[in-house]
Parts: sequence; C-alpha cells; structure tokens
Amino acid sequence: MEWTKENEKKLTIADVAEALGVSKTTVSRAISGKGRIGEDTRRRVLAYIQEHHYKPNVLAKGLAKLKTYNIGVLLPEDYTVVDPPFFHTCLAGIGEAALSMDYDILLTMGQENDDFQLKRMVENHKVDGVILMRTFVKDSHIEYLQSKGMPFVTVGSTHYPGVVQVDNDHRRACKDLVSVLLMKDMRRIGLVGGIESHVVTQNRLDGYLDAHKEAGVLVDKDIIHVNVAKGAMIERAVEKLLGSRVDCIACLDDAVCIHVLNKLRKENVSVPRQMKIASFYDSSILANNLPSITALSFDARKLGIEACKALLELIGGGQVKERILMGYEVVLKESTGGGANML
Amino acid sequence: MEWTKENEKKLTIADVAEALGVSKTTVSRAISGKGRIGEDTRRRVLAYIQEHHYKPNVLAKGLAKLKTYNIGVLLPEDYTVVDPPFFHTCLAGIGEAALSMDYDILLTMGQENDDFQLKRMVENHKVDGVILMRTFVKDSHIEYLQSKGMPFVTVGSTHYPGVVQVDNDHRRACKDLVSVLLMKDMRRIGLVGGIESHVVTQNRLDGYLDAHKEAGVLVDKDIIHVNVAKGAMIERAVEKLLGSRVDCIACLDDAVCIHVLNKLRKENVSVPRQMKIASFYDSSILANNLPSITALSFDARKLGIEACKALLELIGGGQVKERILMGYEVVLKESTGGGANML
DNA sequence: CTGAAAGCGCTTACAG
DNA sequence: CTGAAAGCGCTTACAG
Repeated sequence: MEWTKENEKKLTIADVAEALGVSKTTVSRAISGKGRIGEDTRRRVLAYIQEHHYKPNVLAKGLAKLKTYNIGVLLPEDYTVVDPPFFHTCLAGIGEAALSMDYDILLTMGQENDDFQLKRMVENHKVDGVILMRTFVKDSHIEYLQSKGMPFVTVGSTHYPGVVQVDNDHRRACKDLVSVLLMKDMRRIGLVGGIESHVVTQNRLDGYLDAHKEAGVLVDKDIIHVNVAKGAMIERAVEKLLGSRVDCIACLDDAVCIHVLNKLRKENVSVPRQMKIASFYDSSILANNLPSITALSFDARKLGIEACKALLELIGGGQVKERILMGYEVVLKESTGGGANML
Repeated sequence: MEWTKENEKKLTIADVAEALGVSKTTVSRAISGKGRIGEDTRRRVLAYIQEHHYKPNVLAKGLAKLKTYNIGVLLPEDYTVVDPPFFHTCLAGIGEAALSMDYDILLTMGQENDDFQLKRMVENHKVDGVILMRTFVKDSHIEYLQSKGMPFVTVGSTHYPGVVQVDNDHRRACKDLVSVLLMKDMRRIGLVGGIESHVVTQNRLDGYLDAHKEAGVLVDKDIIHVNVAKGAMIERAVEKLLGSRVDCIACLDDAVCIHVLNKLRKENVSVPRQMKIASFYDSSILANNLPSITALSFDARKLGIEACKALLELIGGGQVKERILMGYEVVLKESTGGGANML
C-alpha cells in the first residue's frame, strides 16, 4: 500500500517525460491528441499515464492556454419566492453539460442589481463564461458582462439585444393554460405572485393577456396582484380576490400557490367547488396535493443542459442561436374542475 | 470611452511594473503585503493598480503557490426527499465565508456512493479542499478524501474518526421535541420519512429513542416508517399509522410533512384534533400552513459559514475542533395542540 | 515524428 | 528596501 501512496504524489508532465525518456512536448501531445505524434509513442505515454494515475494540472494548462475551464453560475440569493428545486435541477443540467467538456461550475450568489460577486469572479479571471440563472427587466449583470465582452448566456428571456438566452416559452405556456381556463367558462381569473422586475413575470402576464384578448374577454386589472411575495401579502391578495368574485386564482409559482391554498382553507373556501386554482409552475411540492393542482410543467434539467451547451459553444468561439425556446406542458388537474383527461 | 476599454485589456503585473519603473517583485510585494517594501513605493503601486483596475490573475497566483483558491462543494443530486432551501441557504453561508478569504465555490453534484465527480474535481487539482453537504453511514466520499489527504469538512455528523464536522445537534433537538410531545401525553408517536443510510436520519431516530427512554415510554417499532421517500410510500405509511392508533405523526422533514398533511386531509383526519403533527425540520414552506406545524428550526446559513471557516482554517494548516455542534429551536405550534406560548 | 525553448502571470528564495 | 532569476506545470510555435 505504501507504494500506492508514493505514486499519488503529484506527478507532473516532467516526471512522466523523464520516466519515459521523451520530452514534455511529446507527453503533452499524447494527452491532448494535438500535433503529430507517433502512434506507438502515444500509446506508451498513455499507458504510463493510466498506470501511474497521472492527471494534468488543469490550472497550469489553463495558464498556458489562458483559460480557466470554469463557468460561472450566478444564482439568485433570495430563494423565498422562487422554486429552489427549479434552480437545483437546472444546475444539475448545467453540471452535466459542463462535465462533457471538462468544465466545472463556479457558483456565486447575487441579488438583483448586486454585481459585486459577479464582478469579482470575472475580474479575478476565474471563469471563461457565465450563466445568469434569472433575468431582470433592467439587468445590471447583463450590462456588465456585455461591457466586458465576457461570453454568457441567460436562463430566462431578456430584451437586451445580442444576448444568448435559453428559456421555456412562458408566454405561450401561460396563454395556453389561461385559454383552457377561459374555455372552461372561467371569466374572472385572478393572478397572484411574481415580481415585476423579473422578465419571467412579464412574460407570464403577457401570456395571460394574450389569452384574454384571443377569447375576447376583458381583463380586470384589479384582480392582478403582482409583487406579493411574503405570506401575509399573499393572504391579503387572496382576501381581495375573494371579495371581487373571481372564478379562479392563477398563481405565478408554486410557492405562492401553497400560500393561496392555505389561505383558502382558512377561509373555508373549497377548491375547486368554490374556487378554481392553477399554478404557472409545477414543482414536486404540489404533485400530491389534494386537490391536485392544474399547472404548467417545464424541464429544468434540459434547460440547464441547453444553456451550458450554448455557453461552451460561445466560449469555443462558435455560433449559437440567440434565442433557444424550450417546450412545456399544460397539466390539467382537479383544482380547475376537470380531470387530467380533459386535455 | 474608448480609452476605458483600452485599459480593460488585461493588465499583467509586468505591465504595472514597467509603467512604474519598478520590478515585478516589487509590485507583487505591494499587493500581497508580504516582504519588505518601502511605504511610498507601496502606495504608488497600489494607487496605480486602483486607477488602472489591475486585478491579479488568480490562476497564475495559484500556479505559483500551488493553490486553486477554490473549495469544492459536493451537493446531493437527489433533492426530492430533502429540503432544497436548506442546501441553498447553507451554500449562501459557505459562499459568504469563502468570499472573505477570496475563495470561490466549485459546485459538484453527486449521489451516494458515486465518487466520480468528486474524484474528478480533486484529481484535476481544481480545489484546495472540499465540503460534503451530506453524510452517509458508510461514506465513500469521506473514505476517498481521507485516502487522498485532501482537507475537507462535512456538513452533518459522521462516525469516521478524524473528520472535521459541523452539524446541528439533531439528536438532542429531536429528543427535546419528542420529550415535549410525550409530556403532552402523546404516547404513540409515529415516525415517517428519512433515509436510513443518512447519518442525520440515525441521529434523529436516536433522539426519538432517547426521549422515550427518559420518559419511560416503550417504543413500538411498528410505528417507525423510515426509508419512505416517494409520495405513494408516504401515503401508505400514513394509512398504517392511522390503523395503529398513533396520537401523533412526526415527520423527518418538511417535504414528508407536506405529503402527510395531504394524506390526512384526504382521509378527513383533522389536525390537531384527531391527529397531532410535528416535523423535524422547519422550512419556509410550512411556515404559513394551517394548522401551523410544530417543528425544529436550524440556522442553515450559519452552518455553512462555520463549515467553510473550518475548512479554510484546515487549508491554511491551522487546527480546528473536530466537531462543531450548532444550536436549534423547538417551535411549538398548533399542529400539536398547543400554541407557541406553550414553551 | 520529436524536442529545446519560450511563454502563460504570478511568487519567492537569494543577493545586493 | 529592491531586483534578477528561477520556478509553478502546462502548451505551442519553431526547428530539425
């Protein structure tokens, strides 16, 4: 066992070269597969490396190639309103895609308009590119990265020109969902949750409006309650909605939805008999709810994979589509009065 | 504006040295603050650096010092059973502590007994130390890191000797909570959730047993349902518990608790009238539940901060306490029949 | 096909 | 107090 430990002592390319009686150049070429090299020398080197568990120092490689082999991911720090499983799953997707190119994820948390961490990561030369996990209507992160010329892609849409963005089509998804609700003769569909400065909130609102327009149903602005994040605010919004006789409450995400359901329970309002409920984002949390909740379903992992792939392409100097839009599903359940078989 | 961009072009220490007519050595010293250097030269260098936005290349520094200034964090990939906000908040704490030492977080996901990602990160020399976000009874990650001599700390307890670990005192916390329940004359307290291979589950079970022992109440093993993760399994467990006439159901975490509450609603079992409920972990999700849920409360961010501090100390060659145990709160609410004022 | 050498951007004995 | 030089572990023109 001791000799094993001995071998573990960080081998360098020089050690390998010396042991094999070749130059470092040759070893380097054997590993990278670049540059002309004799087939059998290559094999010998590779065999030695395998056997002795040599692993190149990525830092050194990075310094030589002026790369870090890290991609920075900026995660929202305030997870209260959002769905943490979404970010988690999306991250897993990013990690999976990064792995395939031998990249790692450098994680950083930041708030809206707080560039500190992002700047630090970029200016310290710790990443080759960045993924922004959330987009804002006015987005200082995007502005900063563009000014730096640092490759980046956003998970979520943005109106900033020239930004590579990967997103689910929230607007169409919400439109589809709301259209179904309207077809089911719900005329007054209240809206609760979301944060105005998030692009995704805007898109959802647009989808909601689209559906109404198409159905020729007028929208009552008074039953739209955006920027209600905390539990107490949500409860108040629900109270108001109860007062304004809506048929249905659509929640901007599941966290909000849980609060809404609780409030209705407190008020002894039965779902779906007295009030229909829908959520614009479907997390695992509501999966087993009683009644089951009509919602939109997205593939967060795939989103992460696509975002990372696009970024790696960008880093490699390749071309990518500016906007990648992913699919969604409208999942009808008990909370809107129809079974899953309604679709 | 153009000249700004000009200046943005990566300055190196050589550029700075030349511009100031000093040596790179001097510049380096001025920055690091190490080595003798004239007070005014130092100032001059620092001023120039400020003005021209020079930022050292951390990679190069790392190569020279054989450090990466990254700490690896291994996050569980399967977030279904656990509380994602916990990990998120804990990560935020780690990030905060890392920042203070100019370290970054390299994030990696992995499953139980899957060392692939961990190994890759370590063997590629991408991190100076590692934080394991979850511990297993038999933990291949710990074994691997120990064999490598790589500094690491675990968030969560372990019985492996010599492992620096930061944890909430789950055993005592659960004991305290269960003791209170027993005092409130609940004699049969069912248990649902958790995964046996997780150390934390063992600790919680131990706490449960401790409380019973102290109170002189015999434990009925048949009302302990561990390893029930999916919704359907939880529902079945609840059915069994209803059949075996328990007074209270204690859930190993909030995700489980949500499912349990749903199931009880389906069965028209009223909480707390017909059944008391408690959770061993208090997330924001249940905060506004009706009825409010008796639970344990931990400070995940602080846990992350302590873990990271310990790791940085370790990396720096310092000494740290092998086991750091953090506090907790028992929060009594409606679900166990008493108000918050019961404590 | 292979190697000597310069270079990536830092740090740090060693000498002055 | 300051600097020239070697070194961290790689890559890559440039020669052969």
